[in-house]
Amino acid sequence: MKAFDTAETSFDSHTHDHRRCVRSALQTAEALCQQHGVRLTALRRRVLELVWTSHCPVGAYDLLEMLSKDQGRVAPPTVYRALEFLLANGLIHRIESRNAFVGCPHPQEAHAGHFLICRVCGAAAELSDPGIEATLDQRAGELGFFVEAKTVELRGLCKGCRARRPDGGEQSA
Amino acid sequence: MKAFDTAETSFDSHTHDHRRCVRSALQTAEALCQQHGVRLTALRRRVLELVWTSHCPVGAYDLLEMLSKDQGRVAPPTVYRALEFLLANGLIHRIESRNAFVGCPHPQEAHAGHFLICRVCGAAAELSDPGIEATLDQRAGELGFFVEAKTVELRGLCKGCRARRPDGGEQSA
DNA sequence: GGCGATAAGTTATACTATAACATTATCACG
DNA sequence: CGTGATAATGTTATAGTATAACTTATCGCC
Ligand SMILES: [Zn+2]
Ligand SMILES: [Zn+2]
Ligand SMILES: [Zn+2]
Ligand SMILES: [Zn+2]
Repeated sequence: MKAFDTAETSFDSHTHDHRRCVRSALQTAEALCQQHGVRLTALRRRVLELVWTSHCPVGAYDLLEMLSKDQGRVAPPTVYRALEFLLANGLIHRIESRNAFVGCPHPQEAHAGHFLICRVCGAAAELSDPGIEATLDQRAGELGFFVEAKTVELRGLCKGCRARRPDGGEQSA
Repeated sequence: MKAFDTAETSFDSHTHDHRRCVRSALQTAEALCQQHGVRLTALRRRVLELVWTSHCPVGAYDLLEMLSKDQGRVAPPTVYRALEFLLANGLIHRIESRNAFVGCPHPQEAHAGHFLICRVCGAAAELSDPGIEATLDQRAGELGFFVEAKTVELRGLCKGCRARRPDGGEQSA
């Protein structure tokens, strides 16, 4: 396993060509589902696309509303079931501290999703780091705890937002 | 800052004298509130005591129900406001992945609450480790991210529960 | 005791998520 | 093709979590 992060693409949502992110995510998803023998139906595909509308975690009821624009009226189970599928297949992650969902940029690789979440722009960048994994596993192991799932969510200010308005920034007092 | 954890006290809830945990937590809270010039009212004290009924995270509506046994009918804002106060003063932590709250065993020391949460017995052990802090801060710092709050929640099996019933335990396959 | 500030009570409502059952689509097989 | 098993979606109702907005009570101080 090697380290990666999506800070660059996630935190400059307004400058990069996000349509490429979406297209890429959908293509990868298609391929992966094919490969795993599961069905990325039109609905699931559409929900994945909607989740990918930005790099900000999006709530289930936001998705519901967006979906309603296409289809007529949509009920909660519709979107929750799609989300469940996408989660199960590693195509999205759930952000616990926000009750929201965000697209996974590298669903091919097995990984726990660790996130940096900016309180100003709202974007979430995923990061994976063998160092973090190892440190957490080791510490848990010392205590006899067997880790099955990890939630790591760091909230604060992204680079861009710190530059734009340095409220509560790093170097203050 | 030094490392600590509460795995022993949290994960053997049925064998240790938990009344001591509660008494100690309440005393520390009294002292701390006095010291900080904030009011640990009867209600807030009671909610803190109820949160401490066990080492398992407890939901707001569970607290509501417990409170109703004392006082008559109680409405949600009552318990949420008490929780808000206790959170603000570091006397409890919120477990994001459970929408629940757990008492903090060392509210004197500034710290991010990191947790091991057993899926069988439900107990949550708090751990603080400079290594974890450092690893997370460093990785975030590399990406220009300024961390203000950390949520770290590891779910799995505690030592005792692994011993009692080794389903999905460590050494399998 | 009067007064400003903080806390608690009250009512209503928003937001998040799932249970349970009906209907429709898909696919393997004959 | 038909047909039945399986998976997916639709539909209705309800459970669970959290806050807004306003009123009343309490506290600390003069
Ligand atoms: Zn993008
Ligand atoms: Zn930002
Ligand atoms: Zn205890
Ligand atoms: Zn356990």
